[in-house]
Amino acid sequence: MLDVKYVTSNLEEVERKLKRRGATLDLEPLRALAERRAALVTAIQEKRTAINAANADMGKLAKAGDKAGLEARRAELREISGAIKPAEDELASIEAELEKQLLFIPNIPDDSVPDGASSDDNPIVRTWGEKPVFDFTPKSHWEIGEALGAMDFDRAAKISGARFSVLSGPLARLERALIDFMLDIHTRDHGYTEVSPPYLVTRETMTGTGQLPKFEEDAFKTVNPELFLIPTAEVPVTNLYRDEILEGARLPIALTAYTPCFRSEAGSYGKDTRGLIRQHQFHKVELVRFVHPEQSAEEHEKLTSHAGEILKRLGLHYRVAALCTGDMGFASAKTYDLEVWLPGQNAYREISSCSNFGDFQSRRANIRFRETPKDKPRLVHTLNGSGLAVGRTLVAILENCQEADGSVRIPGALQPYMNGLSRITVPAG
RNA sequence: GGAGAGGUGGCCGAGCGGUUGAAGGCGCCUGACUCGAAAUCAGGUUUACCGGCAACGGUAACGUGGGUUCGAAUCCCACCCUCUCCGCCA
Repeated sequence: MLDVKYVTSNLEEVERKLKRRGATLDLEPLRALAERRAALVTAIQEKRTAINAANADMGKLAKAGDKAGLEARRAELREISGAIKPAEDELASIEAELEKQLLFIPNIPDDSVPDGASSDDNPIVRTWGEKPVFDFTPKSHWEIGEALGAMDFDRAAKISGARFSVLSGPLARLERALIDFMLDIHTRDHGYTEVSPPYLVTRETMTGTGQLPKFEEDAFKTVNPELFLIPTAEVPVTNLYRDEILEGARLPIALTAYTPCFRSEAGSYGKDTRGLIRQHQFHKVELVRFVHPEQSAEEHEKLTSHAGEILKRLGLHYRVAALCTGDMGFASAKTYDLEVWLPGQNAYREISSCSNFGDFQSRRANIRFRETPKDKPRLVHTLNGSGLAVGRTLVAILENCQEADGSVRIPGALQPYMNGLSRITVPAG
């Protein structure tokens, strides 16, 4: 959520910056609402001051036992008091409207974000490693997985419908190994504290990080009670400190969490229908940082490097794209995508998205900090990134480490997590 | 699911219609005392918004939302949450 004060006093600037995202917004109604609200607040405050003073007198009369005096003023006060009600009602409805409008406005892109309309316009800022060379035509991960007898889409469809999968045997084990591996690196080498949060959250929580109210159709939810299945651990983990004032000395706070993620993928019909790339349920290790506002840019770089480190240790070639204004998510001020090379698809695919949200989420979720105990509370900056999407990492290993005979090499860094296993082989027969 | 208790400031805990933003205690900050510290004493210690350069003044907030009233932390209604006991259960 943007700051009303900032928006209303910098209308043109905000409109211009939002336009870079392709969002053409007329913020004039917002300004009018804010103005009306200010007038109402002042008027109500003045009335209240008068009422309060009168009531203090009434208190004295009551104490003195002056029944007649009390009666005499009661009628008069009833009128003054009653007159305030319509103004308060109007104020309440204006504030509700203001809030509603603000919740639908996306974040302002950071000045360093390149202009562009779609993912085709994202500049590549760096690459790591090289594409592996094959002396055969590399297969897709679903071909490899099914040949290994360890990836089953038909039975997944039987029990849950489209966009689900069942891993078994060595691939189920590989998935679990990846989760452990990632969490170990982030906690041991990158200084994150591991968190195991709820996977079902309230509407308020989903609003705090920006998934709601605008993107309700993307989420799965339960009925009675209404709870949302988290689309990413970002949601519960960022909301951990909602409505809190943190001690400045505690920043930056770095948390990592493994969770399943649930997405309806509404609007992506026909996209990535085969394989593990786009599922209703997938697993992810997430990185979340709460940082000092003046440090969020460098913190963003750091976070991105933490995600990249996983790919490096697995020996997977990837590149980093700076998302252009037209490709960024609703709440983000700046985003880097890590794109891993998938030989089976002959393409780079997003495996991590690392974003700096500035104070957009912290304003919604009211997450603040105090530099020193004497300072005024300020909004923290929040950041998060996948570190990494587990399913897609498994895909990357299958496709990059495949051999002509259908077996798959296990990257050395992962072998300790696989009980020393160095290769997954096609079962005989 | 059944029965009960309760939600007040950073924490504990009073208040149960009238200068109560809220006693008291703890914690924390500042000052005095001290070589220093402890102890002791004095003062201070919520957040948001409005006005003001500031000092400061004003308004709101005692789980949330309504209601009663001239006036509500205190009364009424609904909802949410927490705790205890019973049942069930990974």
